[in-house]
Amino acid sequence: MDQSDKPTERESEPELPNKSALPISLVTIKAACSQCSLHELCLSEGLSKEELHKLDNLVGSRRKLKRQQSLYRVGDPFEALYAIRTGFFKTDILLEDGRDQVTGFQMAGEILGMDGIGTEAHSCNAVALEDSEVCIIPFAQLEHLSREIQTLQHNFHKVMSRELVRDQGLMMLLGTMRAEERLAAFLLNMSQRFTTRGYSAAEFHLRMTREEIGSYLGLKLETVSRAFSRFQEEGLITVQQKHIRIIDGDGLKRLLNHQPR
Amino acid sequence: MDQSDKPTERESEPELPNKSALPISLVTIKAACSQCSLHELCLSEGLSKEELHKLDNLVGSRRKLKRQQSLYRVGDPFEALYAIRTGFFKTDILLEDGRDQVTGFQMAGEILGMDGIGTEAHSCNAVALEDSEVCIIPFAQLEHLSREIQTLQHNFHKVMSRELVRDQGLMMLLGTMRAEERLAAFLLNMSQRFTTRGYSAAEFHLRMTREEIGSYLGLKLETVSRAFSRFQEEGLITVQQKHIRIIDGDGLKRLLNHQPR
DNA sequence: ATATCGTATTGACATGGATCAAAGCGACAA
DNA sequence: TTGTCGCTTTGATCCATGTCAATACGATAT
Repeated sequence: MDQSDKPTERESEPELPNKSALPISLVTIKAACSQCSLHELCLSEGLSKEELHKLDNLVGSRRKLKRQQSLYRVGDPFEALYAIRTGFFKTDILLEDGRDQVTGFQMAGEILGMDGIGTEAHSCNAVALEDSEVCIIPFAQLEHLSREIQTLQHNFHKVMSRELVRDQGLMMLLGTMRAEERLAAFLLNMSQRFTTRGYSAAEFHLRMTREEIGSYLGLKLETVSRAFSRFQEEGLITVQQKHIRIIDGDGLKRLLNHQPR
Repeated sequence: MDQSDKPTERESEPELPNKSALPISLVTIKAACSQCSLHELCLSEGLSKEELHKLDNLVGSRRKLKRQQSLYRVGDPFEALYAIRTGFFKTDILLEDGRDQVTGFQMAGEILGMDGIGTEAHSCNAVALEDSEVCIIPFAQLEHLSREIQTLQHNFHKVMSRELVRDQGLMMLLGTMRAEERLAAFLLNMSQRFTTRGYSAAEFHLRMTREEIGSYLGLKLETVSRAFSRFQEEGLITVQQKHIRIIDGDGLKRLLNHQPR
């Protein structure tokens, strides 16, 4: 019954429910950036207390989303970035002819919305795959503050750059890998990101459907399903619906490098 | 013919080093950013004369590259961005197992190197596909100046964001399109970019091989070649080696949207 | 001219993944 | 309990593209 997609162990969780009951606003402010901004986010990394406080002020408001709700859609005017506090998102693009593609899955500590900066409008849809909460970062204010705080400026540039590199990796995957390699890469990537967030590397709950995985990997859902089955037969993983347990991570890694030709 | 693996050589521009000296400087300054920065580059768009001057100082030095020379390689320490003045580049990634993928083609007015910001080291190779020249933009100085000049800051953010959106489009292509659609999209994209630079939309010279096109599009070179031939049979284009003439651009566009389910 | 080398085209065949179709499973509501 | 619905698994085929191989082309050097 209880899935092990709960954090295994962590000193202080950003979304501890009892936190809202605490009377002191300082706590919530602190929670806003010091805690919530996980390793990967890094907008707040290296900031002094005072600078952090300024960032907290900027990131004042939040927004909760139910599963399947859109954070923004293609064409929406761009105003803010969104730092995911809790939850899980996908971004996707929809073509006129009905084809669509999932371009990414985002989890706590990652930033959404950077696609909108260039044209002042969002170029993809961002949808919550489970009930989620984001911090709203008004972009004009972020630019303003990062003119003042060099570290913040650089952190932001790093975040964008890493996104570019991530995309390059995905192109590589889509351009050169076969179905099983793609899925292995996907699982290892998920595992790694869950680990970073303090969850188990070996056992996790996928929030997305086979179809969404397939869309992301440039495969059909049947192909994804078959690859899962084969991995299971080969003793690499255990699959029960959306619950994945990685048995032989090295085996998965071997799949990646060791392909014909 | 010198081969590709030579250490890259720097050539200093005679004109630029001390622009403080003469009235010539005004001309060279103009050449440095007002002219060179074509529509798409936009780092200099909307800057005042004075701001432009500051940017010109920053973008002092240049570098010439011969065909097949590397501008930077995977792992090179990241120090600067490069604005392409003239020429044509590709970026690619090489995996240990020998697979590689072209992740982009860049032409005059576009910026290279942003992949390195996040990790302080470049994550791909940038290679000149013809003799080329780039402006070197030391990144620390760019950050410094963009803390001072809001417009510059915003322009830079836009450039990065557009790169993200471009990558999304490429993912879409790699994930959902069939061979002929990919090639049609590629040709239309090239045509559009040549047009932006004042070249003919209908007739151009490809700088890359079929294999490089294939790598970029996630196809084998034979498939690219066959698709070219079919386009020619259908009267959409004329192909003579690397010389392409687009006869029926609308026909190509139709290929994009009108695919079976 | 002829030889050579990288590149491109074309053909014949193989195959990985798509497609079509049918069950199976789990969650939830009545 | 039973039924429904969305999602997943599995099987049987098909086909677009990869693979292998032969040839052609264009540029350059001799």
